[in-house]
Amino acid sequence: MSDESLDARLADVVASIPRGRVATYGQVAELAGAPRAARHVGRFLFHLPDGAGLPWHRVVNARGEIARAPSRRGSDVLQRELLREEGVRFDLNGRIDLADFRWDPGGAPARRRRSR
DNA sequence: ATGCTGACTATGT
DNA sequence: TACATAGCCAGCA
Repeated sequence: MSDESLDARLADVVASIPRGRVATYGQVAELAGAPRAARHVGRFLFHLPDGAGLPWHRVVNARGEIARAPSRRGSDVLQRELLREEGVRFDLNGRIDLADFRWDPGGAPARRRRSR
C-alpha cells in the first residue's frame, strides 16, 4: 500500500479534519504515516495552491498557535478569521485551546463544547 | 550520493 | 510563561 506519495496522503488527512476542529502538524504527519515529518506538513501546505479545496487553515502548531510562512504572509490573519467563523475560540494570547478543539480522529465524534 | 533548509516538536534554562 | 537549543524527516540543489 502507500502507493501514493506522502503529499497525497497529507492532502487526504487535511481534508478529513472536521469543521470547527484543528489538528497539529505532528498530528497530521502521524495520520499520514510519517510521525516525525511535522515539518514536511508545513512544506506541503506551503506548496498548496489557493484553490486546492483543502482546509489548510485547520492545521496549527503544537502550541495551538497559527504558524506563519515567509511568503504567505497575511495567511495567518486569514486563517484565524476562518477558524473563528467555524466556532474555534481564541484566547487573549491569540491561541487555541487544543484541549477542547484538537481533532480526535477515529475516536469518539468529538463532543461539541457548550459554546454553541 | 552529500548537505542545507524548513507553515515542526520536545526539552532545558 | 517565554526564549534558546537539539532532534527529526522529507524534499531539493
